[in-house]
Amino acid sequence: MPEGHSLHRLARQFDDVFGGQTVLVSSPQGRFSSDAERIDGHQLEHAFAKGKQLFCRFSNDLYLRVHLGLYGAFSFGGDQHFTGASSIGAPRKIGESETGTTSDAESYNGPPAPVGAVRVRIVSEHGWADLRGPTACEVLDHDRVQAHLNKLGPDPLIGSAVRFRAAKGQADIADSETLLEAGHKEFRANLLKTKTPIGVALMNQSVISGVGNIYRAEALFRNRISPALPANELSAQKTRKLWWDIVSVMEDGVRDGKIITTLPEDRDPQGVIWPDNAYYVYQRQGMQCRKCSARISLAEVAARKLYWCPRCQKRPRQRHST
DNA sequence: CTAGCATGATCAC
DNA sequence: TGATCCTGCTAGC
Repeated sequence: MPEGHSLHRLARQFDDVFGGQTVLVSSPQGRFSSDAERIDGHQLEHAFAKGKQLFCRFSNDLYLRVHLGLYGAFSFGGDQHFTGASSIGAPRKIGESETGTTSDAESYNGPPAPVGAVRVRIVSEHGWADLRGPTACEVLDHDRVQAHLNKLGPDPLIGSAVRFRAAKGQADIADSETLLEAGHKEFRANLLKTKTPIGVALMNQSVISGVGNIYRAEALFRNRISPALPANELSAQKTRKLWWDIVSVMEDGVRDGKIITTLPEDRDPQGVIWPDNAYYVYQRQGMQCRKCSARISLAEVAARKLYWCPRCQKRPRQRHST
């Protein structure tokens, strides 16, 4: 599923294979038909992601906005000019990754008959993309897109996105670091605004965008932060460390197409990295902590499963003010 | 076969 | 806090 790294991979894939192309947009399922008509046959100029959302700008100044939610996924296919991820979105089993190439490259004859509930189908000369099960999928004008973007907190993958665009000559690579520093400042300010537990705040897309349940749990463990700590009590130093650590692990996620947060020295040398040794705490409740051997805890918080190590992630001692 | 579950988020009360 | 959106894999009859 789609945490931020999946959406940024998706944006790259879209930009690579559809960018600058005239595309046919339809809704085999029918639910998107009236919106599809507004962009059908136009040029897809540019695709980008913020947090867990994908935006595509079309040549008639309209935008496609997609939010995959819990179930949404894209599948792709096409000829030899159209390679990359075969599927990006909700993994259907633990361990599914997002890398691979299309299988019909040799004998491409256009997209296959749609299978199941395909909300949107996008077709270019060289390939196609099918979208199923998104939480949100709509066509918007620029102002409404901006309103969505404004609601989202800083995206730790902004630097990754800028470097990708810079490689195409569409951005200045120096902006990467500048924007990440600005993101850190915004993140810090957002945390200071609330007493909400940091474990909940990290899932709030207006505080930081793109972090989901896995990155939330893993980033807190890697930084030895209790998920119960009020957000405004996280020190400036810890906040800085947390931000840059999230940047680092999520950039790895974009590169790998899967989430791996463990360091080599914390993995079982006998086992495979993926998926058995990929995480410190996520879905490891009752198992021994890789660092201290305490049993990993699990609690339901705000309708989501929260995993943490009760020994490594203790709250700092309360200081008496006497 | 079906119920349960999943890396998400909104809305009503 | 709970219902709902909505898809597909998996575990268990």
